[in-house]
Amino acid sequence: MRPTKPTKPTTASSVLSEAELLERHGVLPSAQRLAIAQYVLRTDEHPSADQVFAKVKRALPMVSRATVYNTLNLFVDKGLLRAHVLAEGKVVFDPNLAPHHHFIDEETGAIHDVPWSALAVSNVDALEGFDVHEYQVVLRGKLKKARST
Amino acid sequence: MRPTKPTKPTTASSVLSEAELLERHGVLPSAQRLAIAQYVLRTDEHPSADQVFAKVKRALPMVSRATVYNTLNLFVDKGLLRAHVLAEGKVVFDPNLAPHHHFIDEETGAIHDVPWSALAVSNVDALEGFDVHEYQVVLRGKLKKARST
DNA sequence: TCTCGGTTTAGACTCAGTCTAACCCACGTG
DNA sequence: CACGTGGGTTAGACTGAGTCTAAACCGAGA
Ligand SMILES: [Mn+2]
Ligand SMILES: [Mn+2]
Ligand SMILES: [Zn+2]
Ligand SMILES: [Zn+2]
Repeated sequence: MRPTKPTKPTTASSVLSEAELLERHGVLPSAQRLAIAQYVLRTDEHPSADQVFAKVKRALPMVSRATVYNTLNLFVDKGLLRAHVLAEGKVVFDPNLAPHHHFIDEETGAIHDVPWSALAVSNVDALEGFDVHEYQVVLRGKLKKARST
Repeated sequence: MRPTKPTKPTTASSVLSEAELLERHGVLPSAQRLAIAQYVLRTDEHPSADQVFAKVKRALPMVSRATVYNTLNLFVDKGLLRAHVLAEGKVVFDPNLAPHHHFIDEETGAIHDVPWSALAVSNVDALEGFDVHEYQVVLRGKLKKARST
């Protein structure tokens, strides 16, 4: 492995190429990893592993299910992705590394990001007996239909 | 199956015997359902289905795994229990029907209730585009050890 | 006693996720 | 060049939570 430049705080939403992003996080690039990165590090769909698999197969038909799982878990370990469990039997992957909340559409199951600044949770630090490392608000409901104009 | 008296109500919703609770929710009582109810409607452990199965087998060794799953799902459908998905591959059951938050001990996986009144989330109603039916704060961290007098 | 509907049961089945062991392939070495 | 080495990739076996099926069970009437 060649020497890497001093690492900057790399959030996945920057404008780096996937190859650079991977290298900055100590992940050796490969055709499969780049194809997976290209989708999963830029999506806002909160896809499951099998959704990633389906999407990536279009660009790289020979990719295997095992590689998709291996790569997603590797990205999580290396801090490129976060995994969330918000519904039964479905781990979803999220390239948005900044703290934020999640809204789950009860009709479709779709997951939407809610900006950290859109809500405020008070009194977390004062909770008796709990040393809180991280938290988020998980909201469920329907999307408001009122849309245009 | 002998008639029970409401002798030791330990949780909020349980001034009633299990049989009465079940009937009030339109669930026909049976030995299996009563044994399951006796544990799962009074615990604060947030057990998984297989934890319930293990516990109930002690009181009723012939009970089957299918019955435990059937009964837990029935209780959820009838509003006696809530199911939560807070970690991978583990649906947990919660007899605490009042709104509350959850703290997850990252070291043990144990789930602790956080009273609704202990936290306040502001601005939920003003969220653009989302019609929120319910929400909770999910917190993760370590239990504080300091327990001095 | 017989019938009937709901309940329980063992075991088959599904599906997400993990594991294994073979295979591939770029690279470095003699 | 051959060769070895060390990832990375792959198909398929495997695991474990949860569901489904079809038969057995059971209790309240007729
Ligand atoms: Mn994982
Ligand atoms: Mn369920
Ligand atoms: Zn997100
Ligand atoms: Zn709870």
